[in-house]
Amino acid sequence: MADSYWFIKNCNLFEQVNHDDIKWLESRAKMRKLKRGEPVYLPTQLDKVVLLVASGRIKTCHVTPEGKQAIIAFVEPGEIFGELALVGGNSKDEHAEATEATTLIAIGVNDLQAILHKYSSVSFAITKLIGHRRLKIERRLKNLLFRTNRERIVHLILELTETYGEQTEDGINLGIKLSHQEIASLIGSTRETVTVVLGQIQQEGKIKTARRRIVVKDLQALAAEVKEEVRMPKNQTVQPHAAGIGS
Amino acid sequence: MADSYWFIKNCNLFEQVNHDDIKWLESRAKMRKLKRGEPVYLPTQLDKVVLLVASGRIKTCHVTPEGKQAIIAFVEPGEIFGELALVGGNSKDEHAEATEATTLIAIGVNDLQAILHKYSSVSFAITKLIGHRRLKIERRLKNLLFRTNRERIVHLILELTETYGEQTEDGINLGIKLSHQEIASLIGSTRETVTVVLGQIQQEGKIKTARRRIVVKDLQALAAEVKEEVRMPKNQTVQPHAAGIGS
DNA sequence: GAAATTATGTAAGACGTATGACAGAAAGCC
DNA sequence: GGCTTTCTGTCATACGTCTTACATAATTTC
Repeated sequence: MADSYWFIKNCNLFEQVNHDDIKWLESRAKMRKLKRGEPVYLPTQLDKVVLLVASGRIKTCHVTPEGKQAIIAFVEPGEIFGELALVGGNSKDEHAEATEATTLIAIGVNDLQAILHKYSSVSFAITKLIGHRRLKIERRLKNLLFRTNRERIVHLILELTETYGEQTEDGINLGIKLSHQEIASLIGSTRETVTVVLGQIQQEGKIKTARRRIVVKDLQALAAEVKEEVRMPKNQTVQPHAAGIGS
Repeated sequence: MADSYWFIKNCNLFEQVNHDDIKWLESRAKMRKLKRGEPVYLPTQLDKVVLLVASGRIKTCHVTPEGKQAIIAFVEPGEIFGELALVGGNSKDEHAEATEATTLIAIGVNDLQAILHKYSSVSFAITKLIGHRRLKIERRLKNLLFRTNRERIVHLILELTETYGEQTEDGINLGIKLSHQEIASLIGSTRETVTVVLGQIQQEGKIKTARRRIVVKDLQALAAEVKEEVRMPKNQTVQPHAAGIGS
C-alpha cells in the first residue's frame, strides 16, 4: 500500500485523527492508479467504499441513454468522492473517470464509519462537505435553467476562475485543462457550439483560448454580461484541497 | 406559540429527542403563518434559523436577473429547509415562498446545534437529509442536461408520480397541484411550451390533465420513452414526511 | 352574482442550437 | 520523423423553443 498514509494524513478531513487511527485506516485502505480516461469501476469488492483522490483529478459523470456524457463534478487531490455511500446513496449508478493520471485510495464505508463514530469532528466535516457540494450543484442548476449557451459558458468561466484562477501578468489563467467537448458536457451543449461561442468571446477580447486552456482577460466584462458580482480567484496555488466544480 | 410542540414532535428528525428537550426547543421557536404565494423573508431576526414546515407547502426558488423564477425544490409538512445554515451556507440569497396556506416553525441555528450536540442520531439524520437532497438535485440536473422540453416534462412527471402519486380507479393522481407556469419553472422552459407538450401527451392518452392537476394513465409508456425503469408511487397517503422534489 | 384574478389554449414568426460533414492543427506515440 | 489520435475550426440545414399576441375558461374575491 505504499505511502497512502501520507495521503490520508494530508486530507483535511482527517486533520483531527490521531496517528494510530490513520495508520489503522491506511492498513485497511487500498490504493489504485488510473490512467487518463480510465473509469473508476467499483470492482472486485462488493462492499461500498469512499474514494480519496491522492493525486490527479477525477470527474464524476452520467451518461445519457443517447450516449452523451454529463459531467457532474470534478474531484481534486485531497478531496473524497462517493461519500454519499455513507448516507445510503448507492454509488452504483454513478460513473467516474480520471481526467489525467490519478491515484486513488479506497476506504471501506464501514471502516470510515468507525472513524466517524470516534471523531465527531470528522463527522461534522463530512456533513459540511456534502452540504457544500449541494450548494455548488444548486448554484449550477440555477446557472443552467433559462440560460442560453453563451450565458452558461460565461457562468462556467466565472466559476472556474474562482476555483482554478491563477493571476498572471497577462490575465487570469485557469488551472484546469478542459476540451470544448468537456465544457459542452458541463453545460449540456455540443462541442461545436462551444467552439463557436468561445471564439466569439475571444474576439471580443474577454478571454484568450488555446488548446484546452483559457485565460481570462476581462473578468469585469464577463461578470457584467450575466449580472454577477466579480469574485476573484481564491488564489490557492497548488493547494491540495482546492475545491472543484460541484465539490 | 400555540402547539408548535406537536409539530416538532411529529417531525421524524426529532424522533429520538426526549420530551423536555422538545419542550425547550418549542419554547425558543417561533411560529409563523403564510398565505399562498407569500414569501418567507427571513426578517426581523438577524440570527440564522432553520425552518420546519408544520402544514402547507413551501417552494424554494431563485429568480434570474430577467425575472424568471426557477424552482429548486418543494418542502412538505414535517420537513425542514434552510438546513444548510447549519453548515455555513448563507440562506440569505435563497428565496422561498408558500405554494398554499402554510405554517412554519423557525428554530434558531444555535438552539438546533445544541440538540445536535446532545443527540448524535439527530446529527446523523441531518447529514442524511442533506445527502438525500443532494442526490435528488443531481438526478434532476441529469434529467435537464441534453434533454428536450418534452423529455424534461416526462422525467418530471415520473418523479412526481413516485413522490406524490396516489393510485385511483382511473389512473395515478398526482397529489400536488402545479400550474403550467410552475412546471416551466421546474424544467427551465416557458408556460406556453408546457401547455402544448402536456396537451400532446394527453392526446396520446398517457396522461389526463385538468386545471393544476395531472393524472397518469400510462406510466409504462412514459417511462419507456425516456428509457427509465418504472418506479411505482410510494403510496404514502397524507404521510407527514413524504419527500418532495429535491428534498 | 358580478368583477377581478388566475390558469389554460392556440398560433405565426424569430431565433438559437443541434446535426452532420469535413478539414486543418496540435500533441502523443513508436 | 512519421503516424495516430485528439482537439479545434467552419458551415448549411433542420428543428425546437421562445416570443408576442390574443382568446377563453375556471376560480376566487367582494
